[in-house]
Amino acid sequence: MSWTDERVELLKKMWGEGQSASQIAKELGGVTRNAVIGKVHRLGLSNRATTSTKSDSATKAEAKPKAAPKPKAAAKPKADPMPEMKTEPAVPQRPAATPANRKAIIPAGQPLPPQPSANEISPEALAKVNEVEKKAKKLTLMELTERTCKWPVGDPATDHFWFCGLPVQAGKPYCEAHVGVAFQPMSSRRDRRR
DNA sequence: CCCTGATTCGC
DNA sequence: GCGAATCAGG
Repeated sequence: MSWTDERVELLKKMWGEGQSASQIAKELGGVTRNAVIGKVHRLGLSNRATTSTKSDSATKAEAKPKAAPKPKAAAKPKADPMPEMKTEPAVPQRPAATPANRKAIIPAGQPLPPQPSANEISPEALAKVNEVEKKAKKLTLMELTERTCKWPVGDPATDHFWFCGLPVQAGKPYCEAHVGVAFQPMSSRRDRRR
């Protein structure tokens, strides 16, 4: 496949929308994410980092004696303690039983942990969660790994309980759908009219 | 291990 | 110009 105007246009559009290179590649078809990234760079899009305040001069053009093939074991002089600001524009929300599950609980056990607020989560996000729970792998606690969604479903005191278990993404503890309900944008937290 | 983008360099 | 291989990170 070649980079026709149409394909480039779609590339620009999707990249502008924040789509990942792999998503764009999948959409375009016939190209890999590497191809997409390479094209993005050639087009001059891309960088949204590296102190964009500067316009010219040495950005990172340091001496790079990398003419020779790289031995697998290379020294890594880690000398760049950049203070990392972590401004998460979302308020963590502890997992709560979904309405569908609410009826099944209240077994004969200890009082359940307070459900802070049976929240007003985006209806869409909730719907997505309900969908995804059907496809959940229903893992037990012991089956959870670093890359399985740890969202609990049901009530631990009943047999109706499992962990989502779907693949997590990017270091988060949950799958995409559950991240959606766990981290709500601040904007959607405001008063629900009255 | 999954994913992300960034860079290099032979083609 | 292209993109696989590689690098670097979450």
